[in-house]
Amino acid sequence: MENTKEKAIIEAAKERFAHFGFSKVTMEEIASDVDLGKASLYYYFPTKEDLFKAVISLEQDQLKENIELLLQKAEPASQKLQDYVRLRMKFFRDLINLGTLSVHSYFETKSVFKKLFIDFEKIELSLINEIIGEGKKLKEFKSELPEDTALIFLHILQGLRCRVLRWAKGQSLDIEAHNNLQKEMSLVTEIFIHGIKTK
Amino acid sequence: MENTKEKAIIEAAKERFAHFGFSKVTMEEIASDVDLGKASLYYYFPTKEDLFKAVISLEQDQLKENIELLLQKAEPASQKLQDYVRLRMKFFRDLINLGTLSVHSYFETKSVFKKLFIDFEKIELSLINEIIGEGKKLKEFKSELPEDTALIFLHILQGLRCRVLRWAKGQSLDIEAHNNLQKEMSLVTEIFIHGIKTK
DNA sequence: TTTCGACCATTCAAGTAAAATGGTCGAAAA
DNA sequence: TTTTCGACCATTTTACTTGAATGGTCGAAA
Repeated sequence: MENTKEKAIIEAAKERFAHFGFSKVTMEEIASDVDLGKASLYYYFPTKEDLFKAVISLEQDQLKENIELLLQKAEPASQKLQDYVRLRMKFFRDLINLGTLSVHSYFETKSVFKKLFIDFEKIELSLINEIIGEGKKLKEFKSELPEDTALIFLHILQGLRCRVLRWAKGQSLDIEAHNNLQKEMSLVTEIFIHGIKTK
Repeated sequence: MENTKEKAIIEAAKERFAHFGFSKVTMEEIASDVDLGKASLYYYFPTKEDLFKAVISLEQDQLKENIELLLQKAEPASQKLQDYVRLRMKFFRDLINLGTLSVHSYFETKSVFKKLFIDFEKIELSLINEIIGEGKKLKEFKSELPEDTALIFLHILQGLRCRVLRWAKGQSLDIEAHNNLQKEMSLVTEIFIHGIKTK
């Protein structure tokens, strides 16, 4: 059962990457974490980048699963949007682990990994679209500019995080900043749904 | 009239900084632009950082003036918000000049200049508050969470820009990206005002 | 009041050599 | 066959050095 070992490697790699970032972790360190020789890692993962991608992909898959679970619940679409935002926050908190992932490693993301995030953006987009689409079908949301709304919403979420991270650059994102961001995203979602105009 | 010379220095510095960023410009270059010796610059500005601050401050003051002009127009508050977003975009386009300000210099912003942006954030905040406050007084906007709404709106704008800039890091922000950002901000403002919920 | 040449201390850039690291390969172990 | 690893290579990173560039000062002069 080789799957087990891969998982172990990914798990070890995840811990290391989360603490020190991509470039500060050596394959030898990860290997010794799972009691293997460095060369053996290359039996499972052709390159260091592929290992990193596997770490991220696993997390992303878990988020996707959780969201799909959420989609099946019997809630108003507006509530689902809020839940989605909360799940997404949790995703980053997991990825960034206990807030110890140096923000640097978030910005370290090179063009190699850009594709990974862009691909996942499409998945997120379709998930949000599903929520909003459902809201429209049930007459809960209006249907102006249907194709842009989901994109905008995602970009707002990405932007808010990016903005906070920018000022925290170099350090890690502490619990307080995280909670503030959570509150802010929640409120934004609220306004996004209801607007500020009367009537 | 020493004011004239200061303006000339600031203008020259602005051009240089806009093209090459803070650290890539020398005081000697700026000095020669205005036919002065390097030492003479230090008669007007105690440090290079102070000169840079003066450049930014001037731009910020101009934006503030323009917005205050906007506030006096007889328009619905929602229109004023849209106009505000447009002015703010223009501000960055001016600051970033013809799109030639390397994005790097935006992120280069060290803690020294952080205060400058934070101070201006307060000014922007009060301006947005004024718009939203007016909207409330005229029953155009609802008045839930009054004190947070303006802050959220500003953070959304900052976030959207930050997000775009992140992926453009290293290069400059081209006209197309700028136009897309403009459209996006405009649409966000629209949704911010009206929401997506029916009724 | 304003300008500047000469000067200093620090920072930055280019270069270099050694150590570290990603990655390969063939042999051996399981 | 599948999995592991020691030995090895090519490239990158690091630590360090050195000379030039740069921010900033000061006293004199215009």
